[in-house]
Amino acid sequence: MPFSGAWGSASTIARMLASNVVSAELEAAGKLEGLGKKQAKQFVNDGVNSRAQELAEAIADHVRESGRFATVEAVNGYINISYDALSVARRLLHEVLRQDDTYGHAPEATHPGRIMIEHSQLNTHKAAHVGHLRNVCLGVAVTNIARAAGYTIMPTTYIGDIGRHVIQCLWCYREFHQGEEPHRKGSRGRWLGDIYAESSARLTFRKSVLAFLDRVIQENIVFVEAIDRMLKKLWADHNESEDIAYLLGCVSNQKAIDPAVFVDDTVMVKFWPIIGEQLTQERDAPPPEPDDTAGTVTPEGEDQPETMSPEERVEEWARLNATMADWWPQSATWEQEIKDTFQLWEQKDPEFVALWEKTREWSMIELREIFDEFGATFDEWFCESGVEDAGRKIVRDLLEEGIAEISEGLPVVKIDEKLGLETETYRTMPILRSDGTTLYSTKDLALTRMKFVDYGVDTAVWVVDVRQSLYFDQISKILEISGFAQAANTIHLGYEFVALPTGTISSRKGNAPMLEDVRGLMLDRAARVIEQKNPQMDRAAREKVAWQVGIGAIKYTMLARDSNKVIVFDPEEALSFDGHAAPYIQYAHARACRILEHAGWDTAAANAAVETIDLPEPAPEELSLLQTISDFPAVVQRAGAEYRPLYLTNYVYDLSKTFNDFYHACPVLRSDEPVKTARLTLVAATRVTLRNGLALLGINAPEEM
RNA sequence: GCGCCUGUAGCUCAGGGGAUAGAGCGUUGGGUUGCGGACUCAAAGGCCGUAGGUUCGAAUCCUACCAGGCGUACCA
Repeated sequence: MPFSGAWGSASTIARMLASNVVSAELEAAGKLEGLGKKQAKQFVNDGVNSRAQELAEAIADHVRESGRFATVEAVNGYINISYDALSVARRLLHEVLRQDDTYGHAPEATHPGRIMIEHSQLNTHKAAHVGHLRNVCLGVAVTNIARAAGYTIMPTTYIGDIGRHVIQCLWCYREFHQGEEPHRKGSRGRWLGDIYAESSARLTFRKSVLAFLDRVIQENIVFVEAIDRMLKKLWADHNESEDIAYLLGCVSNQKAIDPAVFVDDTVMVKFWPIIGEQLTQERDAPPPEPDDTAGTVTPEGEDQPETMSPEERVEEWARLNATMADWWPQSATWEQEIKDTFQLWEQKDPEFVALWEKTREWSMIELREIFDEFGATFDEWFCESGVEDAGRKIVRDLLEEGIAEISEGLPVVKIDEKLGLETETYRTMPILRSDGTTLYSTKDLALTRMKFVDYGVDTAVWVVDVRQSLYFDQISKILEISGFAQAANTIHLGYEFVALPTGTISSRKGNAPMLEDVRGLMLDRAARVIEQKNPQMDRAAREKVAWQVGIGAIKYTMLARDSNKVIVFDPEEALSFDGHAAPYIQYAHARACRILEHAGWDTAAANAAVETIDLPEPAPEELSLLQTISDFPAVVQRAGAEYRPLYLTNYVYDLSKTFNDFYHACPVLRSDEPVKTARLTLVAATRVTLRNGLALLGINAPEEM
């Protein structure tokens, strides 16, 4: 246990002893007899403080006599032992500088077993968003750290190259963009992402229209009355009066509209301009507030559901209006078309498979770019398309073994039943769709079995959104039931989602900040700041540093929060270059580099000097910096064992702060020998430790910025 | 219903059973012709969700409750 003001550690032994001694004495003296447990404790407690101090003093005297420590003091019942700073400092600095890039790393295979970490499960045919970014950052950091801590790590990824999103994208491509090429800007992978987004917009179009109408009808009485009148206009030139009557009924009774009831489906297209007219009118000439406040008192402080402003209503109406005439009539059959497209894949239609292969590669190029940029490397790339067949086989096996059964027309495993659990715990997992197409679970069962059988993995880690925790428990239990002991060693490293300040992320709704956008935003901002702070830096260096700082800031933001906490990704805050963030740490590193540069020191010079350093009277700031540097390997061990990069983000921040304290209090270049050399080696060791710490987080340490 | 997660300064969060619970942001007021001010010092600000329990000692471990979020058979 550390204590402030000196380099050493504190022992709580005197306190523990004191409580034993005091209670034994009191008992012997018979003072505890007849007292309640509570009172007895109170008695003991009263005696402990003073007694601990007495004991601490006695022990301290004894330890002091051994002469092995610089100082031994008894304070508040704790024994504070501080080391002989000079000899320990020499040893530490020597080790740090000698080990250089590997300081803090444990020897390979320090811990037994082979651990496979699967992360960064990106999708082809679809744009990645900030949630994926958290995954990549976490996966990379956990891999680096666990490896440095001496575990045998196999990083892998699992690409979603088939599944509903791919089918949707390709359906949209074939129907509406066949033969097109991307516009000037952007890669083909990104363009496919746009097509996927379009397919989602198309498929949810009816729902969006109805939800919007429903909302406006519920929220706005004036609107309802006006529409009621205006519908009569429509009556005149529409020949299906039943539809008009139906719409009229829905609106005036504030009921949801069901398009299945329409005789003529295009009535919605005709109805839409009328709505727009009314909404525009309301926006431009707001009706007076209804004077019924006496009747409906809104309780203060209670959260009202957010109502849309007139501007927002017109905006949303216009967004839907842009495609209304084109999409509404067609959209009724699109769901069926998706199902048909699914069948093309299932039947391995050659033309369709060829298209899939071609477009898949477009996306893969982009994925490799993302992985390169964020420092993700993999021993193996798994793909969903590669485990579908193995998935069907495992389903057959499970059925044969009686582990799975057909229920409600599809194969499922009733896990609780198989485990003999009375209370519902793992529930029932479907493992294949009733139409024979594969589910995510089909493929994950097969893949996880492959990890055990073909890769000899002892521990399988999934870095996946925390909402899938029941799902992974189910996968794990099913494999355990079918005889895989390793299934007990599967770890779901879940993390919470990344949200915008205004609401939840959902790529389907198109309001998610895309990985690409966040990246661009951060790089621009970093470039601007560097230009402002360091205008004399040459262009090439500036671009490189802007990249290091921008990406570093993203990574630090993603890692400096516990996995089970939601990150509210406020671009403004993430872009802040002050305080508890990557640039502060990178800056400390750059300053350390600059000091060494001024002194003309390189690694060799530091190594040569460390043998003979002398620190006659170490300052508290020096001691605390030494102590922090010496903590590094233990931090790596803890972060590795628990898969928690957070310990390291905290550590590098702490080290930077300690270093800032040090150089603020202790001049390096301006001090006299031998202090100057001693301090320079301290700076050199700080630089090494900071660089190594950042490297484990996947963050670059620029030498100037 | 059941299960998982969260609750600490105005806000965002650290906190490995131990000393007076710490940072950043924000607020207020200071510092340096300096090894680059992307720095630094200080002040103000806390029934650590509530109530019990374990312990010499609990923000930390256990139980119950309250509040919020998420999950809960053919989404991924």
